[in-house]
Amino acid sequence: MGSTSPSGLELTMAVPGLSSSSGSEGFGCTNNGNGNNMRDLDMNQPASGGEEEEFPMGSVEEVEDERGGAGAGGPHRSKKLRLSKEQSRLLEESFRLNHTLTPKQKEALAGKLQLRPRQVEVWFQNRRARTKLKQTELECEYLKRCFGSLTEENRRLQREVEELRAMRVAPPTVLSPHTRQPLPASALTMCPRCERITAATGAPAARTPRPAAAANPFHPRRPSAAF
DNA sequence: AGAGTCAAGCTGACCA
DNA sequence: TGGTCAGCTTGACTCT
Repeated sequence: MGSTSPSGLELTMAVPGLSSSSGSEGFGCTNNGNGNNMRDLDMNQPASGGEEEEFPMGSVEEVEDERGGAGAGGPHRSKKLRLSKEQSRLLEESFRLNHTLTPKQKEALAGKLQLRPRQVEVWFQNRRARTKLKQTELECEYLKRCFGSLTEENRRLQREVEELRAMRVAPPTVLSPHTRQPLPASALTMCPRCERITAATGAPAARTPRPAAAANPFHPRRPSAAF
């Protein structure tokens, strides 16, 4: 796409030599379309021909100054823009307020930071991407934990099912709710859905000390699941 | 040396 | 149709 030029703003702010003849994103210099353009001729380049740098914050010298002079790399000159601490701080601050910018806000911020609007725009795009990535990572962690606990619960329930199945092999001992005496097998019935055994009368059976406090003897009301 | 970070380029989708 | 966005990629630079 090539969002740059038509604003005219760039032309007024542009580094001499960039005066973007093409409207394309890369400030001139792209070689035909394969994306592998030798980029930049970028905004970081000190003005060719020794003119005054229009974007001092992005200049190599400034960057090196801020990092305590040439950093670890010795006297070689960086081609990459590094935003100053102050620029980053201001950008972060406005990002906190708004994750997107209106064109007006962008212009204003760019002016304030002595950057081109395009740079502000790119910064916000990248910042949103980073935020989203971080969020995705957090969600991933959360889902992993959920998976762990659900797996554990699944195992537990499987064990319980096995136990219940094992109990069913032997003739079940179900006590009459009235006499508390063992009921004959002929007096028992089983819920077809959950295979729970109960007295044929519909009265809650007392096979195990389960609380039998429900209208439906097969499916007593459960506490609602809370996740 | 290789991994990580980050500004910036490219592309396609979307919308007014 | 132009502007903006997300997603992906590149390349300079830093860190371990």
